[in-house]
Amino acid sequence: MPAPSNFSTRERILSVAEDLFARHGFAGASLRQVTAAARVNLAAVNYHFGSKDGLIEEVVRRRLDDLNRGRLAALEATTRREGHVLEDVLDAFIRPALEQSTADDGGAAFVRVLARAWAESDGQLRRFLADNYGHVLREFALAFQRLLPTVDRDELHWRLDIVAGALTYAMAGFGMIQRREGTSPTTHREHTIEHLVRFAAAGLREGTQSRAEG
Amino acid sequence: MPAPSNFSTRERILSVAEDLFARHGFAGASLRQVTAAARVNLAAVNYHFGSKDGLIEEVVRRRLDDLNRGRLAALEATTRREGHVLEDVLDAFIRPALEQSTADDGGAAFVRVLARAWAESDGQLRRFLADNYGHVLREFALAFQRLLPTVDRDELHWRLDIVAGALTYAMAGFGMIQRREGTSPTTHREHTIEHLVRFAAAGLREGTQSRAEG
DNA sequence: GTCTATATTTGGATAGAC
DNA sequence: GTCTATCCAAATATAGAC
Repeated sequence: MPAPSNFSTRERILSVAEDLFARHGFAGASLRQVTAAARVNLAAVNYHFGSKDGLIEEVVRRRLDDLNRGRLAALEATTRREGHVLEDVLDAFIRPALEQSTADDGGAAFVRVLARAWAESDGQLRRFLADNYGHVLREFALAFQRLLPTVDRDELHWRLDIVAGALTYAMAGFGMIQRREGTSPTTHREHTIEHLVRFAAAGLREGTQSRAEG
Repeated sequence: MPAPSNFSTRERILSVAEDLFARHGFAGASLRQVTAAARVNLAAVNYHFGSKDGLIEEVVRRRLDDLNRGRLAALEATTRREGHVLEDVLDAFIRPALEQSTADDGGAAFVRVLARAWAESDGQLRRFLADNYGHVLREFALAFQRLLPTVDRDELHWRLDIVAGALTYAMAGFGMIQRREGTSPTTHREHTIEHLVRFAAAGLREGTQSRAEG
């Protein structure tokens, strides 16, 4: 996704960096690779972002803000509806991410970047994520808790840990799962969403049907 | 896991590298960090492994061979039994990995290393994994196919892609999920296995119960 | 805001003594 | 097999002209 050359230097860098970070990791992609691919000067990164870490944070923040807003809005819309079920909440979590993945402004790599960032267990990126992502996860955790009242707190955290990791990984792989010929991107996306939702719902609900669900 | 100092240089390097690669990624951990932490000389890496890439491959290979053998043995034992079900096959996949994770020789980091390696989409490490891991995944795919005959091939690959990624990620996070006080490591591990198995089984079987399963 | 040029640090790899 | 010392390439970062 080499970013149209009529974009500003700043935007070109962000766009290319997103792609390279997704492919090679944060440590694995050098500023020289980034600036060469973006066809801007090496010094431009430091001018615009201060440092490599600054660039990384900005690459993440740029789309994460949007994603967070989309997810919280979808969650609120869902939980306001009487009789919403687990699948609706999961849809609110998954759909905004995959919609961003297929937007025409090239957000395809971002979900993979997010998965990479998620895997980084130390450093300031970890704190950054906790600060800017944690509140969204907590909101969803609450929604899940309300829908699965018979599952005790520890047990639920168990399952959420697994499901969050699993979904992150699965969504990161989304761009690479080839769609069948004759299937439109939109259909393909809906297909993916449906699978992930059902898959995660089954995992979260597992063992509780007889007690909680109809 | 700083490797007892009475181990050979070679073993110390492998052990420390495994830990650092798990924490910082392959590109993120330098040979200087590795050799410093292992308290061996910098030049020892090149002597024993030829290059950093050589070290990476050896870190992966060392335990992957064991893991592959364990999984295939468990799979064969399972499929030989009349009336085995999806959960049994999943157990054969998951249990050897988590047993390695809790072995006393410090294989805890390896599953995370494997997840890192799995995420690397290019380079020779990718080929290495395809060569040394692909046949195991294919065996399991066949076993799943036999147990889910009503799911067509494309659909099954869909689900396996998701499940394999999800399990890899979930198992990688295993070391970090804190166990409750008063729960033994063994109990904790059995608990985890049970959850992952049920979770994955639900995802794979989802939508097929009415047709295939009892 | 963008460029050239360069400073500075870090990392991978090797030579050669022991 | 291990060490010291060193080389060389690559990476981040900055200075200063335009």
